[in-house]
Parts: sequence; C-alpha cells; structure tokens
Amino acid sequence: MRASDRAYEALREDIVEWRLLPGQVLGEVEQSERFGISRTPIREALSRLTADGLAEAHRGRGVVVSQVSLEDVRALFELREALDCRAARLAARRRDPVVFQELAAELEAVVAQLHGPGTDRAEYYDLVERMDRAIDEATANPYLTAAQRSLRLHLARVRRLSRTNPDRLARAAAEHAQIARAVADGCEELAEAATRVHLANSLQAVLTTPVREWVQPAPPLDAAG
Amino acid sequence: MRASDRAYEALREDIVEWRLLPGQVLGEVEQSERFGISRTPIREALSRLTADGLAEAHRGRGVVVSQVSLEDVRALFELREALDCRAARLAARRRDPVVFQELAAELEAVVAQLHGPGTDRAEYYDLVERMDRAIDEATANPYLTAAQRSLRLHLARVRRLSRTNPDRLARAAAEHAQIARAVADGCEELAEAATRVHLANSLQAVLTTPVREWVQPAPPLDAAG
DNA sequence: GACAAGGCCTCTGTATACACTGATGCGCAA
DNA sequence: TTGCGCATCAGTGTATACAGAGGCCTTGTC
Repeated sequence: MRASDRAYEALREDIVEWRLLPGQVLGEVEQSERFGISRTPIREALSRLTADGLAEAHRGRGVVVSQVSLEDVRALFELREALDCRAARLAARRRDPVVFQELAAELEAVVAQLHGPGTDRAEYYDLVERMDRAIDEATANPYLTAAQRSLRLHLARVRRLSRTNPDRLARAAAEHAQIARAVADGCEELAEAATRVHLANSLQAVLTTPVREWVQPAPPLDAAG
Repeated sequence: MRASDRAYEALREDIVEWRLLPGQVLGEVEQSERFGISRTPIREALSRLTADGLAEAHRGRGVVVSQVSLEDVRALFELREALDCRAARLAARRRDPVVFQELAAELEAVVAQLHGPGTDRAEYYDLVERMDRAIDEATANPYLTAAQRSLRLHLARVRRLSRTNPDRLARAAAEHAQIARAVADGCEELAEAATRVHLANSLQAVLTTPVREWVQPAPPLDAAG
C-alpha cells in the first residue's frame, strides 16, 4: 500500500471522527513529520481530501479542514433524498431478490434485539453498511455509486456530532428492514416511499438530538473561512 | 495560476473533446515533456482527473483515459434524472423570479431563431450554461452543485460523441424555456415534470443519433481495460 | 516450436532541495 | 495614535534525483 493512501485514509478518518476539527490547518511539513513520510505523498493525500470536500485549499495558507453547519445537514439530506430514493427504485428494479430477502430477515432480527436491553449497535451498523453495498451493486450504476460514496463520507462526519438515541436506533432498523423488504419484493414505489420516510425521520432525529457543539471554535482564518 | 491547474484543465479538455481517446496511457514523463513542466504538477493533475473519473490509475502502468460505453450513457442519465429533477424542484422553491424570467425570455427568443435558417448554436449553448449556473445558485446546495459539476463533465464527454440534430436543438431549447418558465413561476411540480420530459427526449436523441464510434479502438491494455 | 524463467529496463513512488508567493510584524511618518 | 510600507520568514509550488516495482524481451530447456 502506498504511503499517500495511508496518509489519506488516516487524515480522512481523523476528519470524519472529529479528531481534526473544522478550521484546523493541515500543514504539509507538519503532517509529513507526523506520518514520517515526505511532503510529496502528503500533498497527494491533501489533494484527495480537497477533492472530497472534507478540506479546502486556501491560497498561501495551505489546506484547512472544511466547516460543517446545520445548513450543511439540510443540504446533505436534500442530496441524499435525491440519490437514495433513486437508488432504492433502481435497486428494486434490478435486485437479486435473495440478497435483499436475507438482509430484510437479518434487519428484522436486529430490530427485535434492539428492543431488548442489550443493544448491539455494532451489528446494526454493519448491516446498514452491507445494505448500502448491496444497493450500490443492485443499481449497477457506477456514477450513482460514486456520488453516494462522496455523500456518505460527509454524512458520517455530521452523524458523529450527535449521539443516536436508542429508541431512534430501533426505529431506524425497522425502517431499513422495510426498505430491504420492498426492494426484495421488487416494489419500486414502496421502496422509494420507505426510503423517503426513513430519511425524514433520520433528519428529524439529527435536528432534535442535542449536539455537542454546532458552532465550532472560530477558525484561525479571518474572513477567508 | 499554478502549473498543475493548467495541466489539469488542458488534459480535462483533451479528454472531454476526445482528443485523448479512452485507453490512452497518460505517462508522467511524456506529459511533463509535453507541457514543459516537471512530473510533480503532472502527478497532481492526473490525480485530479482520476478523482473526476475521467481517468483510472492502473497499478504499474500509470493513468489511462477511462472508457465510455452506451451503458455509461444510460447510467449517466439515470443519475442526471435524480439530480436535475431535484435541482429543478429546489430552484423553483428558492429562485429569484427575475433571473429565471429573463432566462425564459432569452431562451424563447433563441427558439424562434433556431427555427429559422441561421442556427446560432453558440448562443444557445451559452444560455444553457448560464441556466445551469442559475439553477446551481438557486438550489443553494453546495453538495448538490458539486455532484452536478462532476456529472456535467461526463455528460459533456458523451455529448461530443454525437452531432446534435438541428431539429432536436430547437426542441431542446423549447424544453429549456419551459423549465425556466416553470422555475420562474415557482411551480415545483411543473419544473420537475418539464425536466423529466427534457431528459427523456435528450436521452432518446442521443441513443438514436448516429454516433461516430461507440466502440473505441481497443486499448493498449489487455484485460485490465 | 512453445512455454517458462530470469534479467533488463522503463516508469511510478518517494525524498529532498530550491524558489517564490503571501502573511505577519515592526518601524516610520503623518 | 493610526495607517502605510517594507522587511523577514514561514510555507507552498516546482524541479530533480533515487529507489523499487512491474512489464517485456530474451534465452534456455523440454
């Protein structure tokens, strides 16, 4: 694996997990010393982060971690509704029924678990990730998948801001199960509707959950940010 | 302007305009000699092209121009329907009426011109570009706009494959005018419907227009392509 | 004659040196 | 005291050198 790939993934995780806060300056020399590699692969990593929209290049000041606001959450969910609804329709049209029947069954099992005392978040998150991949595969549309990849990166970042309510988690799992079932049945309309319901509830949950701090500490940049 | 920016834009144009064909290998040394700059900024340019999806990195063989097929056209229009329809809705909701009234008026004027003998393609294409920008601004969604930017890059490439029929051009202008009018009137449903109609007709036109060669000359790569 | 193995060679991946742009801070003048 | 200008410097942008990996050609053997 290339050094630039390692640096890119490490920096990306740091940004998504809020170990690197918005406004943070990512100096080339500083990061190259941190990873023990030269500036060249660091430049490549920072370039990719900028292309992802997780960082922004400021002339003469280098690369800084991009800001995230409540307005961004609204914008992200607007795009997500467009992409996820379309993806759900296409997946319902072209899916392998067995794959989504199994996913639906597993999700329904997780719903039952989540209603109990021992909430196994990890299994649910793993299932959601597998379902995302299954939908990507079913849509058979590399451009749509690429757009989804970029979007999910930003969604993961804003999701880390708020701690998901256990009740919400159980309902979200049920909603996912419903989507999987609709896709398995090949019902496009229902798959899209279920997706829209899930997104509306998810956005509602994010907006009403007490977040750590929406307004990040003022960046060291003056008017440029 | 940075050397890497110049190289990126030049290479991007070369790919979109089919001066660089799919499968073409973009050697770092070769391109650095062509632009008269060193390999470092070339690497940055190739990295950005890869992120755009216009090129692909093959281990040990460098970067090659990505393939485009009829299947890609279908996939692109699927994504476009999702993005453009959503953008039309949002634009209709948040637009500045004056901007789109003026665009509608100009487009309607162009429609009349295109029905005459002297077809001024340039003015129409310029108007379409301005309308894209106006919709981007009206949607006020940077993530949606970013997805659109990437998509339009690929669309521009496949569009260059076929020569647009003059009749189709006039109809497309009329469809654009209708979209602009609907957005100006703030009618979300009509804006989305008009967009969907326009996309269906555009795809139909692309698929039925005799293209130069869908199957490009076999790439110098064996099974990797 | 064909296939496999090994060596050579080209090209990428990385490191480092240098130049230049832009920011920052201090000093001088109004 | 404040504003403007210059100097200094930190940090990016670019060039180049070096090493390692992968491809291809050649040669030997079956």
